[in-house]
Amino acid sequence: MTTTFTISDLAAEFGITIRAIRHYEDKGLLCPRREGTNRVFSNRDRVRLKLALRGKRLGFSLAEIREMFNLYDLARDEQLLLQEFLVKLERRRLLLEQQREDIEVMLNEIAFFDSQCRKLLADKDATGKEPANA
Amino acid sequence: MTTTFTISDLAAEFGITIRAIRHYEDKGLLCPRREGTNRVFSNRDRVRLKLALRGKRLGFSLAEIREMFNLYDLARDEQLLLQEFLVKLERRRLLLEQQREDIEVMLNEIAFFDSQCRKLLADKDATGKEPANA
DNA sequence: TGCTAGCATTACGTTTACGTTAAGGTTAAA
DNA sequence: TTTAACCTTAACGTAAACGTAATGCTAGCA
Repeated sequence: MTTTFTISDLAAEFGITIRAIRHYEDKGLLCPRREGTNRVFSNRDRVRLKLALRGKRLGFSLAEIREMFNLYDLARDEQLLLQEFLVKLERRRLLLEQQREDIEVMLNEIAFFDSQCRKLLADKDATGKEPANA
Repeated sequence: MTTTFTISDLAAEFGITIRAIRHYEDKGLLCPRREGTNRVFSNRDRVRLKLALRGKRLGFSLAEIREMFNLYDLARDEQLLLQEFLVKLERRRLLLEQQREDIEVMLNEIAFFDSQCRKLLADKDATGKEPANA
């Protein structure tokens, strides 16, 4: 059993447009088979798309995502200088950890604002039921 | 004592171009004082710039960052519908938690590739010292 | 006095990531 | 048979985030 997908299958599943998927193919992120002129996406394509969208959510460009794919493929083929690959992995790791830190900071800020708001709302509720100058 | 900064001070400190800072002002992220025609940045401006860059690292657009600033200001002035603010905070929180999850996944992948590479390198080292067909 | 450094504005150029027609081929139901 | 729902390529449009001139003011200094 080999599952395949049409372009609109994937578009629907991931909540993106058909145009976007075609664009990702243009940029070398996907390379679906063809049946006649129509694209036929494999499970591997689906996984790639998923990875690409994850990369996008983290602010990576399509070019960067593509480079990552290439690196992974090359690493799998053992045709790349492994040392070089390790260096690139390390770079990406540092970036991600910076992002993780950024996220923690922002989540803390949000929590702070949230609690402040709830306090204000509670106050308003209270003064709303009592006379205003209590 | 009130610290102030020139545009190139901030550019140097944050490793960005002067042009970028001016652009952020155009987009309403910063509003430095003027002395004659020259911009004079306060500590508040500096903090805003820092926040903006953090937002950028997480992939937010300048417009989104600006909206966050506006929300914060409004919240401080208590002139916003607090409920609405809470909803927006919650949205952003969900996004950030999605990103956090994405980061964890990618870091795990990186760790995996890293260990694979190191294994391969160790093997190569070993076979490099012994005859190739060992 | 003329040069250099640092600031400014205006405005056009560029890259990225698609959106949006336009124009058409294929298949299936009405 | 025509209408609808899929798919295709080609190509122009657009918003964002600056880069990159081009031009000009001003202050210090050899």
